[in-house]
Amino acid sequence: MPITLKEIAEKLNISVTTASKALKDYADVSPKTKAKVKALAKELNYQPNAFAVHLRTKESKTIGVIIPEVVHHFFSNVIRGIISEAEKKGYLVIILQSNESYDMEKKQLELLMKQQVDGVLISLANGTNNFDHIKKAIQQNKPVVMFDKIAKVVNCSKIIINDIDAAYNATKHLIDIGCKKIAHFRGPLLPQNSIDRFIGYKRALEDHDMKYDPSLVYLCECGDNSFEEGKINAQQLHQDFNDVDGIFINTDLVAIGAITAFQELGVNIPNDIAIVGFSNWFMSTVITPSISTIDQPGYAMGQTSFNQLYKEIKAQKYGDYVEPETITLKTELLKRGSTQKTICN
Amino acid sequence: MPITLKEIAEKLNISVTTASKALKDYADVSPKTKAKVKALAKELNYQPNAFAVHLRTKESKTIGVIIPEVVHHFFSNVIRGIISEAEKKGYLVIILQSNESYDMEKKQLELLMKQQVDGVLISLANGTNNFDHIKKAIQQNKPVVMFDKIAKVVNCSKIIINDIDAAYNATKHLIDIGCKKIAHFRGPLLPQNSIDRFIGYKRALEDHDMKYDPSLVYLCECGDNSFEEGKINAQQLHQDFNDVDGIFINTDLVAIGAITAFQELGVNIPNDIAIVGFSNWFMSTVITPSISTIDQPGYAMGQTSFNQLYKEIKAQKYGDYVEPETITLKTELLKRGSTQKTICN
DNA sequence: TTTGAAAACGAAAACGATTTCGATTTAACC
DNA sequence: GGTTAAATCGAAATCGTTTTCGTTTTCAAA
Repeated sequence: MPITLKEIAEKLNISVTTASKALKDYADVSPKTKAKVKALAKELNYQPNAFAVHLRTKESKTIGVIIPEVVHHFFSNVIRGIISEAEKKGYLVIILQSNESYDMEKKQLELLMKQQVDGVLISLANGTNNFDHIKKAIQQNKPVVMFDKIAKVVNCSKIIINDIDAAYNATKHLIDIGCKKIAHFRGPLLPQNSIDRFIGYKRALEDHDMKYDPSLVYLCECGDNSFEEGKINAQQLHQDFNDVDGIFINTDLVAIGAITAFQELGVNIPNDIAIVGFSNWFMSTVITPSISTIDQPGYAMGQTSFNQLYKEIKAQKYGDYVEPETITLKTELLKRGSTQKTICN
Repeated sequence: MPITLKEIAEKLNISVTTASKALKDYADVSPKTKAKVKALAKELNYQPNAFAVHLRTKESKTIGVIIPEVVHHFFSNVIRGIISEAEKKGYLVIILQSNESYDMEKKQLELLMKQQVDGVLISLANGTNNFDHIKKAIQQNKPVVMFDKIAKVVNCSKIIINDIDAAYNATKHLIDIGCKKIAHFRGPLLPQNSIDRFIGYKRALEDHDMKYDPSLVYLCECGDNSFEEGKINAQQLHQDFNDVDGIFINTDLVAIGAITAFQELGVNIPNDIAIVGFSNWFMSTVITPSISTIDQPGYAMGQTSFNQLYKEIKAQKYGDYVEPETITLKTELLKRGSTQKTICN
């Protein structure tokens, strides 16, 4: 049904070769024939068969993205950033969701390799502690860029924020407003982000002569950063201590859960306990009190990730090697209601 | 670099033909050769060249999805539903975002056609009032399924909810709890959803002997269903009337904006004004008061949409025609804080 | 031993575009 | 007119797989 080069060539009594070259402005086609071919191509609305082009050129103008969770304010912003940049360069974006599962992530990466995308962007699942699947992809010369949830041991470009610094600033903010006993909801054990945010929290305490107390750090049993986790941890903390006056929480969603629980328990936020979250979800601006948080630039991260990947795709196409880069994006502390105490202490 | 059939064939001193057939369990290959080929293929980790397969089979095992906005609770749920079903059938999903713009939507559909995806799922942009691009795709025998934001005049399968009924129920709920003067924030003029929700609102009023008053319907100038829109409309309504005691609002996000504005104005929700939203965003459960709303099954809509598209892709592959279907998914009214009045009137 | 059918294999033509390289035509100059 | 260089063109190989259809081999029945 669709028009092929062959048909165009036949109608004009020229060879397929010439038709092809005419459309691509080769020097060895006369202006006259070029004009004729182009005119007819336009008239018939000729579209080169993508599959044939891919087979010859060995590229598909498509990249794959693997993320833990699509329905997620931060990640959907990243996706938007990726798509917007990719579109500018004529690339399409395949999205896969690992559901924070290592097995799925592995399977999906293999699927992308099989479908021969030109490159892969990946943000690791919480469950991933083996990186052979990624190393294997890199070994097969497939450009791979990791973003946000990365593995330090894998030798590829990485687009991240400085979680340690950001957590440090968040915690310092609590100290600055006068909190004396600061807890931390740190989320799951594994991903580097959790670890780094924990480190930043601890370092801020130590730098300000507040001793670090492991019993003030609440883990997440469920494995995900959920609203429920915030509620449960808040209730637990309420039982354990009555003198905690500040919490640095891993994620805004968890913070919202915590605030909800505290409100039910009659704890006033921020006067009894001040809270700083992380990520700047939209929700944090509209809840009462609004949540002080770290703005995590998802959209920019998506853009930067694609552009880095694009650079590497181009490089490897022309056979040059580019040294993997680690790009750190800026975050910002947003001071809002959950840390604006109205009574002096 | 990657292994090809030819290499396998050479190593085993058989023809490419036999190797290919062995891997696909053709009857005219002896069990012995089959075993040998399969073993070697596994050993060398042979992956068929996807581009070559696509060229031969004329299918790419890839579908395209065009949605107005990725960062959106409902749509990201739809995406998740699509991806999860697609994966089961071995399909990859390309996501494109129209930003509610007709021009982008058109360009993107053309891009997908050029890249020869096997089918397209699309939810229309608010700005789209010309459907030739979609009709053209259908004419070229590309399976297309529309979901949520559809155009009635296009002859293809559609996966929707019954916006009229849902809006009717939402409005009726306000009537049931005793509201006497019910306003409506209807969002942008154009998309069918807005129209239908408005119709449901109006019908509910008329069925319950409450006269419909156009001045109680607030449009959206900005063109999108935003938090800001909710605030502005709420402020305007507060100026215009002091006896409105219920509002049916097009979208939860707008409802949240409205609630925020009302709280700043000292209007009590739900006692002064009861509010019903639409879509059941996660946010609606955690805000105070929690918002009564219509649960819109995004995940199921994604699944259903893909499965319908899959059916049509299969059908057209084998040359049969399937009559376009319109599937209506169930919605549910969720009664929450924003309609639970604590004082009698 | 011949015959015939069934089993096993492979040559070759697709799929549609790209690109190399050789062939032909045209134009230009002496 | 003859020679040469430049301008145009096209045959054919290639990308890797699939599939048709004809060929060879095998083996049991006659």
